Amino acid sequence: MKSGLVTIKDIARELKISASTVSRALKNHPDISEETKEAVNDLAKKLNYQPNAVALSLKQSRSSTIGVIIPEIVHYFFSSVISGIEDVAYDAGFNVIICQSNERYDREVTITRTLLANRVDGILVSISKETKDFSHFNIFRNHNIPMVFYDRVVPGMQVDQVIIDDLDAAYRATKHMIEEGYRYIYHFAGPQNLLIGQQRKEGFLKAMNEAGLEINDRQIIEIDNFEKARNAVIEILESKLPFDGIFAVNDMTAIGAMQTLLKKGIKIPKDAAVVGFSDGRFSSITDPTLSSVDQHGYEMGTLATEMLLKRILSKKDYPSLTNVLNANLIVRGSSRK
Amino acid sequence: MKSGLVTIKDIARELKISASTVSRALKNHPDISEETKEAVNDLAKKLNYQPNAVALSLKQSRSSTIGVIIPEIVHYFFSSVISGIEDVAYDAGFNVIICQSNERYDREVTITRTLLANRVDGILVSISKETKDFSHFNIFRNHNIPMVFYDRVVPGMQVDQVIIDDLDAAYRATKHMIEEGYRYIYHFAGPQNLLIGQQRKEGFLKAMNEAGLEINDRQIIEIDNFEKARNAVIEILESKLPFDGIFAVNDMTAIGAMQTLLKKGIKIPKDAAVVGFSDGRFSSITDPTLSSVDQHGYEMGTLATEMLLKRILSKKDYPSLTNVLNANLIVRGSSRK
DNA sequence: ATGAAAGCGCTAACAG
DNA sequence: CTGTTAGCGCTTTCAT
Repeated sequence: MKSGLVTIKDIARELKISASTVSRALKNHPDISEETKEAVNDLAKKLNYQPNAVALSLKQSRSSTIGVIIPEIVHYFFSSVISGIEDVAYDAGFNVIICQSNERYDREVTITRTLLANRVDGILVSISKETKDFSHFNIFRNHNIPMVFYDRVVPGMQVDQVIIDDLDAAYRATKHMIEEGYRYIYHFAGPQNLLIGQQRKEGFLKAMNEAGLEINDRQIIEIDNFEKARNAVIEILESKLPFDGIFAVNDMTAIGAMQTLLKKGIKIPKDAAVVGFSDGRFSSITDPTLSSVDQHGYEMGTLATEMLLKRILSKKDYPSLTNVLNANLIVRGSSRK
Repeated sequence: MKSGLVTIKDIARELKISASTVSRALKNHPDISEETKEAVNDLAKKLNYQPNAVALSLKQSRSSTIGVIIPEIVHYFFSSVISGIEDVAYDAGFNVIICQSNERYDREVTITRTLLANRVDGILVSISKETKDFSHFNIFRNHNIPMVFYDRVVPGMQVDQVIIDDLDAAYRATKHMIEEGYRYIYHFAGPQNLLIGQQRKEGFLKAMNEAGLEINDRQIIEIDNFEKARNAVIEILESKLPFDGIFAVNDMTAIGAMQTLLKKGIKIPKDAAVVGFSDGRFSSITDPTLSSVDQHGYEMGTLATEMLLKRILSKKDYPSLTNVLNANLIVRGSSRK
């Protein structure tokens, strides 16, 4: 069924002029006489003419659309990133197609195809937890379709990226705990195939080593969600090994840990500290409030989009760039003795 | 710059056959000989051919894309809705364009244009808090582009919609509080231009009236966020009027209220109850945990999308439908004496 | 079993 | 100042 929306031809026919004249009049082309312009614009308004972006995309081989691959929108961090992306993109006259991988590799690959089929002008991507092979991005590279990776980037890939200084942030968070007097700190780590997982762990280790605190291998546990954190905490407590702190790879994990500790009678921050990562909406509503690293989602979104648009609009090639945002630690009740 | 992606023509040229044959071979048309099909498919794979969805959309006057207008992704409820939408849409071979209005009327109008320009096959919309005029949706109606409204619907508009039974849910939540023995319950209400705001207030009133509890006009306060809730609570306490409960229009408001009450030495649930609405991720991490109405975001998303796809794919017209989801109250620590 | 041609809506080079 | 023409990539009659 035809949509029935008004086209340039309809206007042309009605005014008994050519389609190209209408097209030019609509774009305020200098060649067109004032009266024609006026007639065209009036009629266009009257008929509620809406340009067909699809036709334009086909014609120009540019869609003025950017694709966004995002693991899961439900996280405060990622939804802030989206807000940043949209603000910059809309201001520049670009549309945004947002696709969730739901942390699944196969979905990520499919999305990649869809975005390509829709001829997006560029993509912003944060890879899923499952992704270990990156060849689905080759086609973008091969066809010079710009990509910018944000937050969850690919180690060693020559491509624009914007990240926060995860290592440093984790280092500072851990150091802060040590300075507050905690000694037997555990790290609930993220998946180690993600660079952010590695980096946060590195930062933790660096601070511990620097302070001369020994670490046994039970002190680093690969765990990154609310439910698992509960069990992990119970195991730690049952082990009877010395323990007085947890630095978790994200806030939900930290909160799961904190809840279980409190339930088991551990006082926070008196007996043990908990520090999270991301600074979502949760951190200020827990009791005690949760210390966390502010990941600056909105800024990451704006920055990544600016980088992408620059790439899209630039004629010439230039070397790939990495932009590192500083993350700051927000100290709250859960780690201040 | 040309994208350089392989087209049907490239394949045709290489194989010295016509573009139409390639097109047919790719779609496994019965007229085409097996060998041709094989040759085409092999070459397509080899050249990594990706069909151009833009051209297809133009040709078919169908984009296989649905537009989603959503107030703010950061809310757990809305991001769950999106997940539901995506799951159903993808399974049906549809793409999804998600646009945030950020609760602003002007943005909503702009989005409407963008979606139209991109010739989406239908839209799913939840209106912004600011929206009081709905004429920007007329063009969809006039051109038979299907719409389904979800959650924040337009009163009196003849259009498909999916909502939860807000009135009943609010009624049950309030009734529960009354049954637990609370008497002087305040309602922190949402904007009254949104139907959901009205309905939740109605439900509250119904339960109060039914129980024969009198209400003065200070007991209903139009307030729907974390920060404002804090001040409102202070005012209530300072008024020295009898008070022992708050039913809030959403969880963040409830949590803001609860925090302030606790800070002021009010014991929850002993001295006062707090009940929220939406059942976001927060409700189980507060102390005490927050009783709340489960709004079933995911189901709302799937249902709305199914309704929309049915409309899009159906040849004939049929009367508009309203689908009402039951919401259930989840009783937690904040309201159980 | 395959090809030629037209057209979706729009723009831009070229012509006048 | 305006019109003609061709073409973006694809599908689909209508021929052959």
